[in-house]
Amino acid sequence: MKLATWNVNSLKVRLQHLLEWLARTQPDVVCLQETKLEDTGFPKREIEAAGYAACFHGQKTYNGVAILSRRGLSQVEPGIHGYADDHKRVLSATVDGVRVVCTYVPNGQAVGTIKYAYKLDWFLAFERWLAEGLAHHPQLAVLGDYNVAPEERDVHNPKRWAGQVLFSEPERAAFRRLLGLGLTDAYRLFPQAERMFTWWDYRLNAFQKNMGLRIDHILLSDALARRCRSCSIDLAPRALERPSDHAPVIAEIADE
DNA sequence: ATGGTAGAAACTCTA
Repeated sequence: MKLATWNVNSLKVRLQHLLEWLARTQPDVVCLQETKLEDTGFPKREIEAAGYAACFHGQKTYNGVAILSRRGLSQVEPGIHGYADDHKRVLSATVDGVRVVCTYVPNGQAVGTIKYAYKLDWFLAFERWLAEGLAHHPQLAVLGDYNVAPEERDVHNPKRWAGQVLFSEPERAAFRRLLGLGLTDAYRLFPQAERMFTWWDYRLNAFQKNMGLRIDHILLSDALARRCRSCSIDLAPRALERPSDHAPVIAEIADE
């Protein structure tokens, strides 16, 4: 089973990129973030014509998540149980016995702001809820835009980014607590090239200069990590005209 | 040195 995550930064704008990428890459499950679409405006017809069932949890202008699957979808659940949040950031569904969680972690804006405090509070709720999720679903995959670069090698210039939002120590500690629940960063299961990232600012030609951060991740429970055969970042969509500022991440899980 | 771009929506906020 091929699992993928991609922050598309507006599904309306990126629909053609997505459809072409689905046809070329042939993933089984895709988690999308920043769809920026209300559910009534979701391009269900186009996605279904490409061979994918879809569930979605969106809102106007900001946030919005969706899960696409060509192996069916069941037990769809929006949000973090017990955590009231106006932002549509989490969606879960089961595909072939795998519990898939699609997440769009708050950006946090800047250290010390209200949005940063919300990010850390949100992480606490997410962590608590994932601990329960792991207890109920041994085969759990948590894919999305975490808005955290875990390590220095995940940042193009760790000195400049030290203490900044997306790389501050409290955010990295929150990310490590997720790993502490029994989740594994699929990307680090395998040898990877140096200076590989998933997000590059639109400004200052950041992508051309590879001034990026690795903030999009696929976390796998032990049972799934054992079956994981590869994990890679697909840089091609980021190089297209009018791209998302994020690249997709793909993990292959061996069928049982 | 505090820019710069992109998206959505509506002359600003978020990333």
